[in-house]
Amino acid sequence: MPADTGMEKPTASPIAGAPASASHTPDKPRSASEHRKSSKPIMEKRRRARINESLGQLKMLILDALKKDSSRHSKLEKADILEMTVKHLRNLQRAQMAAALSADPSVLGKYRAGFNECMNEVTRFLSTCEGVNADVRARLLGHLSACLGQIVAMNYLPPPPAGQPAHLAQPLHVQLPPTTTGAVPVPCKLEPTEALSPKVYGGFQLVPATDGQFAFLIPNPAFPPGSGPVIPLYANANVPVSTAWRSSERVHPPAGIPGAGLDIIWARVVPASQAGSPIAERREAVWRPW
DNA sequence: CAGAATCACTAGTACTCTTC
DNA sequence: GAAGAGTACTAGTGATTCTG
Repeated sequence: MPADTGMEKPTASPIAGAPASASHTPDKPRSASEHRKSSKPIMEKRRRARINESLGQLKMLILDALKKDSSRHSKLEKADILEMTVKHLRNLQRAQMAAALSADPSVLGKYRAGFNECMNEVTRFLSTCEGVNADVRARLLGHLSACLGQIVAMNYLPPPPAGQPAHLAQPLHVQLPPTTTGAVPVPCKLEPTEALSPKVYGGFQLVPATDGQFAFLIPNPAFPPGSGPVIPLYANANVPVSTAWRSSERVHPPAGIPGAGLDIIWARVVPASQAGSPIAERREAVWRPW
């Protein structure tokens, strides 16, 4: 679509601009239904104009937000505009989540509460579900239960978008919350200069990405001690993975659940003293909505 | 429940690309 | 370059959904 035409082409249809009212005789009083009938095309026309006007504004906003030259995207279609907007908003949501976590550690408590609620729902659903393998059910519930009992600790500093290095100047302090395992909160600090490489803090390993996203590792007792704690992590596909990491894999949400899928990285937690050694023993694709 | 708002479909134009 | 296919868009309108 030639977007620079203002999205509104002049009378493409032969009947455009000649609404039903044109055939109406003005001297004859119109009934309500007639009036409605005659104004319908006009109302619809205005409605479409509103849609196009907003789409035009959206196009300018999204191109500006993405720092793209609008003159080089004159061919942008409506579907493209909507797709780019969806993508951009998803990125903003991720950034907001990152900011919320760094500003308010209690968010992790809320995360756990949400996790607990989801787990309860899964339990309830599985109890009513026939045809689900008992072993799979037990493993799933056991895994979720084990996850819930863990310290969900994370500390990260998402790198800024290109050309926006400002907030990188501030070191990030994250106080880990008390947990059911009685672990002592561990204050962590990540300097901006450290943000682009995997780090190990208090037993948790952090991998920031260059695009503002991140992945992290949490110890998980659901697996035998001998095999080392392994848990799923999520990250964007272009997260730079160090040599100590096993490659990620893409999984997609189940039918009926919105989402574009996630890349899950399976890896073993590396103690600070062993950071950099080969890890990652086991991978298992599990889709999660968070 | 009537009227308004929105959706979904059809028919038409404009434009691009490919083929001959 | 002409013809045709494909795509993107618009307008009009009946059908459907929402709302006061």
